[in-house]
Amino acid sequence: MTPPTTPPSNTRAIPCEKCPLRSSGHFRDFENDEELAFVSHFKRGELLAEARSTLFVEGTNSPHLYTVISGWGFRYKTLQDGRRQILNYVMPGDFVGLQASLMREMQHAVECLSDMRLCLFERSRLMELYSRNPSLGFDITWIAARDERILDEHLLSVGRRTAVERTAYLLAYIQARAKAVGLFEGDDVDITPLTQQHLADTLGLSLVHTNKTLRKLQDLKVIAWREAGVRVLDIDRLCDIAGWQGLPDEKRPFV
Amino acid sequence: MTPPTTPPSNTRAIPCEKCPLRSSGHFRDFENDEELAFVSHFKRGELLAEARSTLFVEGTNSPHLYTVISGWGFRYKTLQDGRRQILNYVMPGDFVGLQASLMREMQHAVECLSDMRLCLFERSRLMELYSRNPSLGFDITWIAARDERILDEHLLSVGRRTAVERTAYLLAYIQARAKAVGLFEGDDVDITPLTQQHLADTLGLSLVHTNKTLRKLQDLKVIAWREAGVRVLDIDRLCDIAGWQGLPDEKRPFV
DNA sequence: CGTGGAATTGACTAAGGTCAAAGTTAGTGG
DNA sequence: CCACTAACTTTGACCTTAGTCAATTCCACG
Repeated sequence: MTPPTTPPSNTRAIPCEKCPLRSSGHFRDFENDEELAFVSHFKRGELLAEARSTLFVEGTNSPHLYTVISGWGFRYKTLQDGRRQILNYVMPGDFVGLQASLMREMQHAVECLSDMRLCLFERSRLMELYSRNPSLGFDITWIAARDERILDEHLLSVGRRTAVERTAYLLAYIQARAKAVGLFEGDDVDITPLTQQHLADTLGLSLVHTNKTLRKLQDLKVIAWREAGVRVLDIDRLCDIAGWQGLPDEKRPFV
Repeated sequence: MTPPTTPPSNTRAIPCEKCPLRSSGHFRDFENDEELAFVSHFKRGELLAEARSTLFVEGTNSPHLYTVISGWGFRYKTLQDGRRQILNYVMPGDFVGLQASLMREMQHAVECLSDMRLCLFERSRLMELYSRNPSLGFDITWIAARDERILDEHLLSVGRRTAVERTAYLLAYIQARAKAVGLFEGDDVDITPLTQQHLADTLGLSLVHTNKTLRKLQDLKVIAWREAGVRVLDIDRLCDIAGWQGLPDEKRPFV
């Protein structure tokens, strides 16, 4: 529950023209200069949050909306007695805080895994974005629909896949998403900040059982659990075990 | 897998002015005549689908988008070997087929529980809606964000709640949603077309265990399983068992 | 070294799944 | 009105998966 901190900063906000998401090649760039100009005008600053800090607290509201520029984190919900369910991971290009913007308040929390850089917008101006640049509004809907599709798959996983299938799916999923935005260097997932407890809370399994399930996958030689994270040795096999097709690889928009 | 059928019809499409969703009092009506006019222009017809028919098949695409006018159904995904996970229920005011409109194809199927009447739009004109009437576009995003929030809660449920809590949540959820749109007459859920198999596939439990769990809830006198569905005897207690706050009761938009 | 947060493991328990059989109910056709 | 089905619901017996508890081991770090 460490509050988000804005580091002392020798850091300066990145102008949208130079937004790393544009040049990464993983996203569909703005359609035209007008869109770029509009987003520039919409952007109000940046948030630099440290690993382990909490970006949003469940049940609160926030006047801000963010697009993740770099780093990653996760969204989760908890039951009164502390049981926690991780809902999804947020990675570069993801929109954070849309729910809080549209509904009264956020029904989930968001926590950073690594240091994160986020592009900050004011939610009060969201409607303006829709009016002045409808195609950006359309893109936001697109992003929301994509998040929903991912949740569908998670729900299928937690509801119907066995522990091994589910774990295989989760690792494949994280690997695929991270790779799609170039989150980690190299080919293997540098899952570093993620503990087995995180995986367990995502999978809906206990910590102990998660550990034993990971071992099974290691014995099958499809992953290797390392000092600094998991190495995915055989993504195809992993998808195969999970019965998962992987992510569609289309360029996606961001705002 | 019965294909959707369009009954012979003594039925005529309802003009938007007389849309029952407007007069039901459960939704926020159009802001002004312009919106109404635009939606009218956007509407391309109606689909009357019979109970048990499949509206969308997993993995296919469709040129149409729908708003549910009456009746209800459910969205689901399946694994290769047939294991099925029901993701959510669609009820009046819900948008169906947005994913297929934005992504290449629908990753889930939709099946009717009761006869349904749906308002039909063409997905090729969706962008036009955003451009010509941004606030309707905004509403669609709102609806998508709401769906996502519901999925978050389901995921928490399936991942972390016990069988009894989960079942209590599900029944409370269906009751609350149905009530919020006046789906059933009277106070108790006329869950008629829904079998325990449906509940099981939603809960991520086996049929047998679902049955035993329902019995526990009956023994607690919070529900009663009847010929024609479940009667929710004590919604507060149900929410309490589930540790669920219920749905926010704000008027919601529809398109 | 000493500490604290992960990761591991083994032993035991419990929640939930599988199987099989029987009871209900609504619908069909005679 | 009555047998006959088919689809659901219920139950009991037994099995498997996953959870709980309690140590232990590993490391990174001060």
